Amino acid sequence: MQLDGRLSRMMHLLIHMDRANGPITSGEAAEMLHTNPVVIRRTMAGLRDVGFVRSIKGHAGGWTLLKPLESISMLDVYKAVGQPRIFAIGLVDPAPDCLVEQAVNASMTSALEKAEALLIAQLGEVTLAAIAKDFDRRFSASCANSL
Amino acid sequence: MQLDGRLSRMMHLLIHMDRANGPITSGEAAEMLHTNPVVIRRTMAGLRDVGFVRSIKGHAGGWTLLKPLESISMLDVYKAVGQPRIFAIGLVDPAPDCLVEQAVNASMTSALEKAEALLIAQLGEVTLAAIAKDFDRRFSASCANSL
DNA sequence: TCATATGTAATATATGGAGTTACATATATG
DNA sequence: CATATATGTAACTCCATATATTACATATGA
Repeated sequence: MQLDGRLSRMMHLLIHMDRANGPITSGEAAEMLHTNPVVIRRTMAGLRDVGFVRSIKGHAGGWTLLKPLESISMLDVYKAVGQPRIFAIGLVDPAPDCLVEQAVNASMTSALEKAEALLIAQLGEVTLAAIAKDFDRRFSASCANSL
Repeated sequence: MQLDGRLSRMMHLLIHMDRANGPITSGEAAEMLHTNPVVIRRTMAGLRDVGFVRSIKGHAGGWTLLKPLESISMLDVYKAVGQPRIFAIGLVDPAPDCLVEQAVNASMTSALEKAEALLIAQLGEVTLAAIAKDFDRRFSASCANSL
């Protein structure tokens, strides 16, 4: 399986949009994320559906952020992009006849569910505003370094 | 991505091997796991390398469990099958130039690492013996049901 | 009207586990 | 020693899915 980067990608883009004045086109966004305009539109569709962004067609169109970064958590973005599958490992058969396999599944599921719950909790605790603030720190630091 | 079932599969098989008297061939194991003998050999190679099982070629050959289930944790099996990638989601670029993406990566990595640490801890706490014991409970229960 | 955007379908690409075939090698058994 | 039976492994194919790309329909401001 290839890695699913939709959550990372959209967080990245939303912070850029917050920094921009005026709409950002799919083409501009694609350059920022080193990808393709269609990938942007496809993935942003989920964010538009939940009201985080708006898209406008035609001249002077593009994408606009509708909500403050303070109000958007990593978890919100995760949900908006369709709650991609979290784990690359898992059960071979979710409902096996073999009782041994059922016992194995129970242990695996228990471990995975606990890890998933912690991840979801972590995602819920961090807002995009906090990440943007971290960016500001990194930006200041990089300026200081270049003196 | 397709799901990686090597950990589940090998736990399943090791418990069956503990219940068997005498070696189990790759063909018999493949039937138990509803898969292919080559998949068995390929995946069991890692368990053999760390000394959990032994393989004997030729007549009356097959696979034998060398260690008690009490001494093998889920984590041991996870490591033996090559520590497969845990997450299906992740960073687009682990070392981006963009400072915004760096900040996003830092937050994603932090969340994923905490979840991974919990999962590893969970896997380390459960032995195959505990899972076998759970199987025994399920087996008793299924017998009781069929009365 | 036309240049510029998004919306979306269709297709190609890349990745990696799993499935399968083929064959080399090792080993009891007669 | 010949043979049936195992493992060991290389070399495929298959499959799922995110991503990349092309193509074209649709909408909109100048």
